Amino acid sequence: MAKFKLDEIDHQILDMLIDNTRIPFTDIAKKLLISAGTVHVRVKKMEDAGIIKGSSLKLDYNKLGYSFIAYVGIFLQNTSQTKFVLERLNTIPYVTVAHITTGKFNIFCKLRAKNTQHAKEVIFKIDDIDGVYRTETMISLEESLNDKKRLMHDIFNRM
Amino acid sequence: MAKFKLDEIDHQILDMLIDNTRIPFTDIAKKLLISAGTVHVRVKKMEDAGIIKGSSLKLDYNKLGYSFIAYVGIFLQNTSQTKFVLERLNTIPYVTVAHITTGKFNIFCKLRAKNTQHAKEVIFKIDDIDGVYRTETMISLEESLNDKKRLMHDIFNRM
DNA sequence: GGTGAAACTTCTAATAA
DNA sequence: TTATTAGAAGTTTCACC
Repeated sequence: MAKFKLDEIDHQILDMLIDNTRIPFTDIAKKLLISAGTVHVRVKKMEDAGIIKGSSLKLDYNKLGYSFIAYVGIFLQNTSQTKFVLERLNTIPYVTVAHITTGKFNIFCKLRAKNTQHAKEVIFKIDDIDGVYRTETMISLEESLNDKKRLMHDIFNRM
Repeated sequence: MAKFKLDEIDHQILDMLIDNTRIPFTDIAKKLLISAGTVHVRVKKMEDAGIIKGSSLKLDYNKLGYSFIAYVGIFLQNTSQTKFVLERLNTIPYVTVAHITTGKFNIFCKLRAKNTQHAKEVIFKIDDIDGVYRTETMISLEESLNDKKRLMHDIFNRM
């Protein structure tokens, strides 16, 4: 796989699409003083290179009734069970991310649940997975997301 | 703010847009046997209700040279410093999410860095924030994201 | 590489049901 | 609320720089 090098135009295109994936290519073209065809070709190239993996909606989970966030650290009986436990975690829809980690825990995951009662059920479900020795839960009282653009600007050396 | 109730059509529209925000409304319309105008009106309603907060790209951060992920638990000298420290964390682009948590740590955040050397610098920067007493780092050896659709299907009682 | 224009597709808002 | 429709707008391709 040849290393794909993004230039300033690519960066600016990404920058606009990160904010709004449905922004018309013609708008991007106007702002960057290039043609819509060029925007199209460059986006396609970044997709083909796998840099753009896709697009998704930002949803308000609170409004959808899922306002409970927690992190759960998992201790395994044996690290050989890691893969199996990860697979089982991925079948629980309320587990949004799972990591194999160094340090205290063997596995570390993030939960999104309806409320404390619901979270309890999910944590019990995790405790019940074969190979899970015990878990430790941290409840999020407030989540603050950093703007993706900050990281992108850093990546592009534009901070 | 009146409670906004989504019906099955709304769910299916979200379902398709979660996978690809640029899917033409005419395609959605065809699949759901409704008109493109209806899709348009419903999406607009969900945007107005704040359920759809926006859209963004899924990027391959590994390909962009940021393949290091870690979680950092922060102990504060005093909880009154929480807000200040959170604000400072949000100025570090490599801190992608921060939470105020119950349990062991006062604040808990996620890092995305270039490599271990770079992560070290970021962690030192966190340690240097006024009010931070000490930190504890967990390095992610492997991240596994659960499909957003799983949670949505659960929200819509379709599992 | 990029452009500009043509052909095609999609969006959107007004109207009608 | 939803469907239809038609003009406006956007996308994509391609011959040519």
